[in-house]
Amino acid sequence: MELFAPIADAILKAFPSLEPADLVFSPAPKPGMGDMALRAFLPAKRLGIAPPDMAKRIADETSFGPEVKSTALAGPYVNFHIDRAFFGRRLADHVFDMGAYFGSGATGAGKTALVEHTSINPNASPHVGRARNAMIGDSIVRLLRFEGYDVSVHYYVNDMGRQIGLLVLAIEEKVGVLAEGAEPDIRFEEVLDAYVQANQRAEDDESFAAKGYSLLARMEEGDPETRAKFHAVTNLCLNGQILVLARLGINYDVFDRESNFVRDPRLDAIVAALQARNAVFTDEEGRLVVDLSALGHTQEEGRYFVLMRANGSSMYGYRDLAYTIHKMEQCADLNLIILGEDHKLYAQQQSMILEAAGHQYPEAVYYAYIVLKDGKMSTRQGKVVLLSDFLDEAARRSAEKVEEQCRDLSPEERRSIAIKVAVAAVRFAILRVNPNKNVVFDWESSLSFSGDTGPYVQYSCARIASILRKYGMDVPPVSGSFTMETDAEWLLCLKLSEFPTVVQTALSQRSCAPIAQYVLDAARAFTTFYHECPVLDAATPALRDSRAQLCAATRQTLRNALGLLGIEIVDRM
RNA sequence: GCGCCCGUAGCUCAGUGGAUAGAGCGCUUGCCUCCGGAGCAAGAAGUCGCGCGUUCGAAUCGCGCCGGGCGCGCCA
Repeated sequence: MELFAPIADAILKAFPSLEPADLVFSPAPKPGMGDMALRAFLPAKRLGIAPPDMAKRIADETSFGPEVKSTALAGPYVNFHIDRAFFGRRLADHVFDMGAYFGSGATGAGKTALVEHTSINPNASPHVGRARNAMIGDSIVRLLRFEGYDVSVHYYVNDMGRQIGLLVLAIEEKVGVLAEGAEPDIRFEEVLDAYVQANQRAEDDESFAAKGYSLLARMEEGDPETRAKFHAVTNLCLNGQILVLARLGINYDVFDRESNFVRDPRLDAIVAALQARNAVFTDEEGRLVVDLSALGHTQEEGRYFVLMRANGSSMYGYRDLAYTIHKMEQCADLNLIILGEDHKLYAQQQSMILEAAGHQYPEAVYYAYIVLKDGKMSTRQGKVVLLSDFLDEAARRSAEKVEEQCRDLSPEERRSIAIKVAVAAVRFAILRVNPNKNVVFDWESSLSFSGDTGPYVQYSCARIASILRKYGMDVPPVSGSFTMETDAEWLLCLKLSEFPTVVQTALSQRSCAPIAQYVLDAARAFTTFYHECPVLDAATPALRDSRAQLCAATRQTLRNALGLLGIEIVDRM
C-alpha cells in the first residue's frame, strides 16, 4: 500500500516534474536515524542534479503536513521523523478494509489464466522431487487467483508411451488380464515395485521390451481392448497420485489425457507448415525428423527433433504439440507451464516448431531438481523418497507436539491442527528456496518445526489468536485515535505495509519464494513486538486497543501471505 | 565440446545498482510465578568462487576463468 502517500503527494506538489515512481521510501537502517527514509537517487537523475543536493532541496522546498515532524539529511537520503501513530492508523484501517484481499494488486481482474503443473507420469506414487513442481505450480495458481485471475489448472496425463506399456504387461502378469471397466486387483502402493521390476526386465530381456513397444503400437492404433488396459492402469495411478497431492492442498480443474491427442488433425497443419519452411524430412531409417536449423536454431545441439518413429508410431513431443495448441486455444491472457529444468531445450524446440506453424508456446516456469545426497531421484530405479512417506513422517512428528501442547482439545481438533502444521513444514521448506536452485533433500531440516519454518510463522499466529481471545473480540473496533510508543510497533507496521509490494515482486518473478521470505520477516517483526509490547497489560486503554489492532492486522497479513503458499494459519498448536 | 542454471558465515539459504551484506541450523552464555519456551536476548563466525571491466557507487550489470547441477535424434 502507499503508506506514505501523504508525504509523496507533498513532494510531488513541490516538484511537479517528478513521477510517483521516483519516490522510493524505505525503513531507515536504524530507528534512531529516522522513522523512514527517502532515496534521492531517482529524483536527482530526473532533475539532473547530484543526489545529496536533491535530498536537501526536497527537505527544504517541500511543505509537509503535520504528519512530518522533522527531516534530517544524510548524503543522498532524507530521513524523516514522522507521526507514527498517524501512519499506524492508516495502515490498520487499510488492512481491515481490504481484509482477505489485503496485498492484492488486482492485476488479474477480468483476465483468465491457464496453468499446467505436476503432470506426473501415471506410473507410481509421486516422490518429493515431483512434488516441487506441484507445490510451485499450486502456489503460482494461488497467487494468480489472489490477483483476480480466473485460473484453470490443468494436469496432463501421460497415459501413453512405452513405460506405461511395460507397466501394463507387468501388472497383467501379477493379477491377470486387465479387462474393460474392471478395477485391477493391485493396490496403488504396490505399483512402484511393479514399475521398477518392469523397467529392469525390459533392460535384461529384449523380447519383453519388444512386447512393450507392440502394445504401445496397438494403443496408438486405437485398439479398444488395449486402451481399456492402459486406462485401467493409468486411472489407478492417477487417482492415487491425486489423493497424495490433495493432502498438500493441491487440486486440479482439468485432466487432459495424452491419448486424446494422438491423431490430432491439427498436427497435419504443423507438418505442412514445417514442409513449407523446408524444416522437416524423413531420415535414412524412416523417421520423421524436424531440422530446427531451418527455423533459425543456430546450435548443433538440439538441432534435430524426432516426431515419429520408423514404425509410424508418434513420439511424446509430437503429441505434445497438439496438446499445447489445445491449451493455447482455451486461454489467451496468460498461459503458464511449470517444468523441470531438464525440459528447457525441449520447450525451446516445441516453441520453435509451434511458432513456425503460427502458434505460440506457453510461458514456462522452470525449477531445479531436489536431489538426494547420492544423486538425483529416479522412479524407474526406485530410488526415491515418496511424498506420502514424507507427509506421514511430518504428520507423525507434528501430532506428537500437538498432543503435548493441546491436551484440552478433542482428538479431531488435534488431528486437524497436526495436519496443518505438517503441511506448513513441508510446503514452506520447499517453497522458500529460489526455484532454480537445487535442493539437497534432508529429512531433518525439511521436517524442522523451529527456526525459519512454516510452523514458526503459524506459531506467531497462534500467539496472536491467544491474545485476541483474551482481549475479548475478534476484530478490535476501529477508533479514531491510535497510540504507538515503541520502535517494535513501528517496525511491525512498516513490515506489514510492504506486503503488497512483495506480492507484485512474486508475480513478476513467477515465484512464491519472496512471499515465504516475507512471511518470516513479518513473523519475526511480530515476535519482537510481542516481547517488547504488552498488549493486554498495556499502560493505557488506548494503547491496549491500538496494539490489539496491530495484532489483528498482523494476523490478517500473515493469513493472506501464507494462503499464497498453501499454508493455513491455526489458532492453537 | 556447446547451451542454460547455480556458487554469499562450518551447514541450509535471503539479499535482481545504493547507508555498516542478513536469517535459520549448529556452537557459547543467559531467559518460563511475566499476553504460549514450536519462543526470546547476547556472543563467536564472511577475500560475497577467482580475475578484469562498467559506474559517483557492484554480492547485484558485462567479459574471461574455476567448481557444481541439468540438457544436447526413435524416454516422457
